[in-house]
Amino acid sequence: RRLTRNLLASALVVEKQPVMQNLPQRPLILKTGVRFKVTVSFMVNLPAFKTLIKVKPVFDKDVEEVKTISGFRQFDFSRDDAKVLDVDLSSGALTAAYEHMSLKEKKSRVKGSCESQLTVTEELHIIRFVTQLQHNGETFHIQASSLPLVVVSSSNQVPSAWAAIMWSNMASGADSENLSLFLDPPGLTWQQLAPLLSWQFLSVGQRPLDQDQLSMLQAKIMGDPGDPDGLIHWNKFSKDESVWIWIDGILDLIKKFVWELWRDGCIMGFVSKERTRSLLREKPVGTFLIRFSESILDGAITFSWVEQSAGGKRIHAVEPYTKKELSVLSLPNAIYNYTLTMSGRSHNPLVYLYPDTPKDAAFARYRVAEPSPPSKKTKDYISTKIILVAIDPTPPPSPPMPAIDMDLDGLEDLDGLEDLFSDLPDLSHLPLESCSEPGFFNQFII
Amino acid sequence: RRLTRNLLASALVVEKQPVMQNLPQRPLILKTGVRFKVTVSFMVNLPAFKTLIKVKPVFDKDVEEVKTISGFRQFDFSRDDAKVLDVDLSSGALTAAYEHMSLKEKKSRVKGSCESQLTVTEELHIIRFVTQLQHNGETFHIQASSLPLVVVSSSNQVPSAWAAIMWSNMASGADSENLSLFLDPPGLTWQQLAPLLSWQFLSVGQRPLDQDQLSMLQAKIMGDPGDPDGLIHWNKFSKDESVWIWIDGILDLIKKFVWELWRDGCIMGFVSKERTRSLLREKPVGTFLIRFSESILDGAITFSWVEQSAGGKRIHAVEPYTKKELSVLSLPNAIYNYTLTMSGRSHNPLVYLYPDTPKDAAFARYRVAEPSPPSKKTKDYISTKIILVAIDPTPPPSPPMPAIDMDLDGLEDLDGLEDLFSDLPDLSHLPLESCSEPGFFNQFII
DNA sequence: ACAGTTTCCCGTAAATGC
DNA sequence: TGCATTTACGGGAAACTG
Repeated sequence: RRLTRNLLASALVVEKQPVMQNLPQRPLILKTGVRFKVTVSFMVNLPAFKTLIKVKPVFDKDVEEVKTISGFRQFDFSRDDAKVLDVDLSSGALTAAYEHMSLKEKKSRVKGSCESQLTVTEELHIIRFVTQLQHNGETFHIQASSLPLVVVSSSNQVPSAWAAIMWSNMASGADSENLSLFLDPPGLTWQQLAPLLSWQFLSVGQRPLDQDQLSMLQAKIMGDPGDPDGLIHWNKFSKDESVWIWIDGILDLIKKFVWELWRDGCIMGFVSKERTRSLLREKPVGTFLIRFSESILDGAITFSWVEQSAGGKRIHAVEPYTKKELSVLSLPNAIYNYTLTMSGRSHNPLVYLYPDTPKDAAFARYRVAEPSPPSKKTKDYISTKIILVAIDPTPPPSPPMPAIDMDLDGLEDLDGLEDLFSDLPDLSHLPLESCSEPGFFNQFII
Repeated sequence: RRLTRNLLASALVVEKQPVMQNLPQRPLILKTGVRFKVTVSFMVNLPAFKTLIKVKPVFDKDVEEVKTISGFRQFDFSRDDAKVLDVDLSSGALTAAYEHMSLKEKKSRVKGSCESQLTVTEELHIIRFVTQLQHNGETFHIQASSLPLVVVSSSNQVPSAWAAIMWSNMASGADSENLSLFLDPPGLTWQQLAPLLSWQFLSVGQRPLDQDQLSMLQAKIMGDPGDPDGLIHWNKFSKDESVWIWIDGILDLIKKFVWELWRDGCIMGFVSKERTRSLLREKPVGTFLIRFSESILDGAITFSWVEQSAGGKRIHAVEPYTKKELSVLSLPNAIYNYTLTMSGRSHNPLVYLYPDTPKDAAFARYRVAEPSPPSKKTKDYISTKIILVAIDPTPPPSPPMPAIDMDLDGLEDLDGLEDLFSDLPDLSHLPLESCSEPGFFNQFII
């Protein structure tokens, strides 16, 4: 009897199955109006219950944050809500699959009352799945809960939401369910945060952060390394200096454009400009390293190299490549094709990847996957490649001259054509203002 | 009395006001689930009616195509439908503004019955606005109808829909309302079609097609100019050879990337390869012209030029620029920066725009608007520009060598890190398959 | 299997609310 | 007014459906 009770009490388990996208999406973040899936499993397989158990999802069940100080937004399920599924047998376990879950905000409560102090991505919510069943004359109320989750309405909120999820997981104990965590957000030590950050890069690019990269981030997030026991505050991480947003942009850049290079360790990435200088200064001319831009929030990547100049070695860096540029120009090819023109002579200044790997040893293997393959239909056309070249201060081949009015043919035809079309109200691709003239719609009388 | 009757009978006029987008959208095409606006005006301003007239929109009212052979899809208004607006006074005229019209397909009828022979973009529909009013003891039924319109569900159907709208407008008489037009689509003469095509370019690029361009299109659409009185068939225009889809891609390219050049006549555009050769062969070395790719359906643009070679003049052409490339590289800058390397010497082969305009006279004025401005933050970085260069058959500076396995630092940390995170079910950016493991959601028991 | 069609959803921009 | 948040919808791709 006691055993059965324990078994039943711990029987219901929730498993979230977010809809698989081929585009990236992150777990534990739900977007209003976007489908997600949840599977609930009943872990104790007692034949007597097989067709009797009904499980119902409830959003923010028994969550006092909704009504009290916090004033959280409220949501309802818009599809699988009222429809309580029967539990059915699948692979030996009793499971209920909610295939079409979707959230919609309840606009019911009067706005302005009980204003939330939190941003929407700091609101932690929870979904509980409840059921009850009779056994041996006793009624058992069983419920399973999700981990805290964040509800967003637009994908521009996802990075902030992800920061909150990370913080919440790190700051809470294993089973804690403090949905008001961000009313008084706890600080984290660097020892807590560092592995969390490293894990992101391992996930995205199959390679964690090394000690040098972590040190650079530590200095950036905590200020100079003087204060190793200090706490990192939520506001600093997520708001004031947008550190996380910057990191997230880089994660996205890695995932979309350079994950192979990251995986193989070709990208030093997190190196300060000062450190870049001091590292490269000791190296031969032509040595270069790849680092992430610290000023472009959306994620950008650049390379710095040692150049021989009149006054000795100098360190140069190329203007960072943004995601837009990377979408038409792979980084390996950018490195291979980069051309610097100085005093009339063009050359590629990138020879050794820091510390001393010959460029080909590091990058030759990636040159297959070219965004615009050099030979798609080389039949009649001269094939081309997109390259990024340093802007040359020397005057262009044909120096600028005052613009001359050309003798344009055909313009005088314009009037005649307009007459031709005077009886066609609007067939144009014009912006739509032009469609608001009367006569655009026909009239028809009975 | 008779006069009043006539006045009333012709009083109701419909005016469509599609929602203004800054992105292109075309009139007379409605997309399910996307808002559009319609204004209905009562042209006779009799004070007695001011507050009495109610107007109701009806989709496909009295359209027999819906139920008979054609088997058209059926739609309903999902927002301003049942809500009949009062007519109110605005700027002297009585108007009713339907601000939130939106279409939804009626899935009611059993699928498979009365299968349509037409594609969805060949179905012509109509919206009527109906009202009735009493005057002098008579009841007047008044209605106003839209022009035929096409309903699509996805923007990938818009080009086809636009072709149908054009065809319908050209083939139908002024007031004809033949919604089954495409059950037996009439052919068009080139004299009908040519001004229609020209008008598209006037609308998008403020410049119509000239006679040379039209001749090229005529040859392409009708086969060689031998058959001037033949008809162009709908299937040929819209399906078999995708002529319209090709033209539409070019219109889109002009609108987004080169409308100024088109407006000013710098783009010859529609010239066959053969004609390009014969035109350029008579011109000095360095003469070039700009034409649209005939093989890339989505719209692409290229230039051809006269080059001096061993055996005399030769005509070369660059691999066409697609919209993707134009989004990071303006055509004027592409022309200015194009670099051809032959036998070790680099030069820009583009000197005179056909027939004999010096490059600067034609293009210098456009060089201001650079997609990636050369000097955004030139502080510490070497500014760059994106250019397209001919692929040089001469060997690259550092010849390919077998890849060498690098000595990658830090990889051995991986195991330790994974242990660190063994109690974090999933905090990763990994694709979502990884989230379906049990334990992703917590369990919580009462 | 496949093509025509619709749905889904990200990312950007606009609209809205506060 | 500015900022936070939501809505709108183009565009590309998946899912549907016969």
